[in-house]
Amino acid sequence: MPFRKKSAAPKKVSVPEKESAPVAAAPTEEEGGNSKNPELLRGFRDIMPEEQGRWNLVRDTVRKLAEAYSFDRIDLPILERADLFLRTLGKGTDVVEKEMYIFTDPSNRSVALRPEATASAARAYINHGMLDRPQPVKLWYLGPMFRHDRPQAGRYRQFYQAGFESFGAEEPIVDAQLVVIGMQIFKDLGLDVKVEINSIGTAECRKAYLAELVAYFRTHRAKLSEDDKRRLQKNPLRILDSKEEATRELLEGAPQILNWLDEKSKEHFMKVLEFVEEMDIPYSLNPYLVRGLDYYTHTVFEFVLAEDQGEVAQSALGGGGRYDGLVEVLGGRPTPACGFALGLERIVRALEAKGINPPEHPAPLVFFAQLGDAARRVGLKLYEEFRRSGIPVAEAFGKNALKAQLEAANRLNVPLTLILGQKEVLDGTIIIRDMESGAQEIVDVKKAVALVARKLQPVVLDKPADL
RNA sequence: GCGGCUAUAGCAUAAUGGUUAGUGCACUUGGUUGUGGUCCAAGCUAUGAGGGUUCGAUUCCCUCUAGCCGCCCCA
Repeated sequence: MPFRKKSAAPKKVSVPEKESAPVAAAPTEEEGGNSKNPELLRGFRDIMPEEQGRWNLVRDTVRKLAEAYSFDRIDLPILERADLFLRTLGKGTDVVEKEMYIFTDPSNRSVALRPEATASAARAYINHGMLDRPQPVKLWYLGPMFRHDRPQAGRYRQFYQAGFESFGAEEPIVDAQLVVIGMQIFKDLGLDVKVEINSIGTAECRKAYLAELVAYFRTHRAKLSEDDKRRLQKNPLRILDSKEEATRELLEGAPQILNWLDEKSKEHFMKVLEFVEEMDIPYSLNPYLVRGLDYYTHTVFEFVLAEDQGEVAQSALGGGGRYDGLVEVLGGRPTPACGFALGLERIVRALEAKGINPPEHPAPLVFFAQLGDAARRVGLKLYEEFRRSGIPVAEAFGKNALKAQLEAANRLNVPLTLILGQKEVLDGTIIIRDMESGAQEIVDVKKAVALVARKLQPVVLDKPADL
């Protein structure tokens, strides 16, 4: 840091990030064209230290509950063969059609940044012969996903999902418990969330239903918007969650998917609802709820912010459902499965809106101020002693003036500051300053840790509650 | 991918077709020698990028980029 801003800040202005583009790389307009500052890619962002408190809360809550429900963590690669997603998500879906980061890698393979992780989880289930483990195999993951979508609040091109997947069980109770887990996460986070739930049956009964649905809307074609006409063509199920007034009205007379479920599907769904009901989970049966990916079957559900719902963009914080056909599509043995994923930035955003912002790390209780080389040498060691004793100490080794260090201590709001200067080093002492009163006492440096620990006792005692 | 709105420093903002683009917060340094919270002073940092109109543009126009909102879609 000896050079500091003088030299650093204004200089770099002139230097973009390309120093050595060996290839001819047209020196003209870099597609962004901003030569002044390095610019973030659209839809990508830095999660800053100030936000990490919330992120930690979310990550920790997810991890704790995953463990409590005995899900096992799996880390899946971010890059997969493109074909994995093309085959599973559905040809007609936007995710596949226009949102995938898909490219050819140096070995000339078509690869894609994962737009979601369920397909990868299913792939891993097959690859590692997990069907030979006690079923169901319960996996959870947390990591970044990528979709080349138009960015908006709560929607990014790189976004984080935490997901829970259960392979190998078809019992309705499994679906229900997944809903319970999701809701528990929100509960622990202090968010008021409700679940919307529906069943879209098997591929077969859905097919019959869709024929009927399309036929119905064909007769009312004139009243449909362009968007809805397109939906009718491309992905008729989607018309169910159309926001068009006219369409909504038509929907009231439209065939309902629930009436088209075969007996088994119906029974399954009823059981799921019973279990959910039993758990006192705020849910609503939404016969128009459908999901965007093709692999879903039977139960589908979505976690929606309950407070001022509808008003907030991106109030769906997560969603999931059953995907009994997925493993088979990928070449595995027919395996029932069910899972859900949570959108982490949306959850973080909801926490922010509620003013929930836990500290990123425990607040330091002591500040160590040093003057002179000898003090620094002793101080570095002393710092370790404190750390080992479990007392969080802060320092400003980057500053020399005592004044600046006390300012830093003050900012951190520590109750005690240790001051070690030339004189103290010679005497084998150290100053303990009470920041509130300004009172100082000179003590034997060897007893510093024990003394500080004692002084801190009352402070520490009324802390643990909120840590 | 479509439509709308926006773009001044780290953040929040003011102003203007014409000398040094103002303020607040933050940050750095100082108000004598090793003592914080208040106060004072100084310093640092900005018109997103490129082009056009103009004698002159941060201001007007265009394009790009980015953000936000709505749609599409989704987490």
